[in-house]
Amino acid sequence: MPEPTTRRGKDTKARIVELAAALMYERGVNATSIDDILAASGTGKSQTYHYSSGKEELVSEVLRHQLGLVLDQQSLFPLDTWQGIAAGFQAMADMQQNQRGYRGCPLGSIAGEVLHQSDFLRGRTADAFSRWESFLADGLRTMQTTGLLRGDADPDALAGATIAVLQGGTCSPPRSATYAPCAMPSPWH
Amino acid sequence: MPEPTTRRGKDTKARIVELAAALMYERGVNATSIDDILAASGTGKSQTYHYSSGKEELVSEVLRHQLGLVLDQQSLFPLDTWQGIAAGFQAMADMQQNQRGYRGCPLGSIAGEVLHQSDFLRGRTADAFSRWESFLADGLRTMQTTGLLRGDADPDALAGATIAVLQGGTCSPPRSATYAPCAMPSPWH
DNA sequence: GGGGTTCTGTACCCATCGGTCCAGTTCCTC
DNA sequence: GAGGAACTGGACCGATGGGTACAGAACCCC
Repeated sequence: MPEPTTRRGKDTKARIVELAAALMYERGVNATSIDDILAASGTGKSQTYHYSSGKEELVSEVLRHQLGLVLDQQSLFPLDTWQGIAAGFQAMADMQQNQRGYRGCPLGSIAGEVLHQSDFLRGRTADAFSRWESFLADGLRTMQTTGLLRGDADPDALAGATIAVLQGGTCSPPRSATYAPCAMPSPWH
Repeated sequence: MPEPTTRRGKDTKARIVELAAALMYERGVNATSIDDILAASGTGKSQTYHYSSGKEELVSEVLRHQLGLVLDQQSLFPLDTWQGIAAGFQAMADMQQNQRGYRGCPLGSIAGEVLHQSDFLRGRTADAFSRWESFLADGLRTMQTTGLLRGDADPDALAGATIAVLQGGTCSPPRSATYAPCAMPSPWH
């Protein structure tokens, strides 16, 4: 609960969250025990409970961490041009295909697993997706002011649909042993 | 493992699978213990292990059950006409909105939770989605013979993309407390 | 450098859950 | 209706996992 104040404390907490995120993304949230995280991060049990009230809050930190990953990746592209949008999402698709073994969206796959578990976590997943959606909608709004997007379009609805399609393409179960994300007929040309 | 031969046995197994499916859809797979299922279905532990080798196989039966629900629902509509397709998927969306509390796709929400858990379950989820995909693709192929769909379209790719979009719209985390499925700009103008 | 705060290591607890066992009951078949 | 197979009930077990307690070490500030 209390944020760490010392350098050592900050490092420890960051290491715990980062390793927790990696393990949960790799094997799933429920298949990742606190002990697994401790072993991987080289910390003791008291650290985890010193920095978070329990596993639920730790998952919530992991969601925030994963949202950060997604937004950082998206920020590499100018999402207020059609070319930037195309390139940004193509990069996400490529990332899926290049990683060893199919994992799905770094945020969505974890979110989907904990959606049911509590009102608290459902709220946190909703928050994370809202922030992502706003991020995309902002780019679209800019495009309206620069004339790239029609003025009567609804940026929020478009952003929501975009994320939904992306989630469906990356997080819905693979159809074959190759685990490739669903091939979506491309709208670009 | 052995299929029940008597009437009573069939009833018992069906009851177990049905209740297991309902509970797992309602609260999530990992939040549903064997004991919960037994209590709800009014059976004893030996029945469960008499008809399945363990929880993993039970989940696999649940996946089959949920696929049956989805296909039954879709079968109510003529999926070899544009109107039938529109009506069928509108019905699924309506079902989402009408049920108390947001749950997602009856098949996809469960599949998404167990995808990570084992190669066995990943295979079974892939099978279930393949069968659904084939079901849609068959309708599209019929439409090619009747001239409703262009001959150079790829029914399998279209079916896959359709399911992906549906999953994204119903199973990606809700953005707000209303838990409504994502509003997708309708192609049916 | 001393004292209080922050942080760390580890042993321990207890609830839960998947799974086993076995004795007893019901059901089919001849 | 007798005998064997199919089915059922429930007590029991071991492992796992989340969470607690507490003493000791590192750190920061005066």
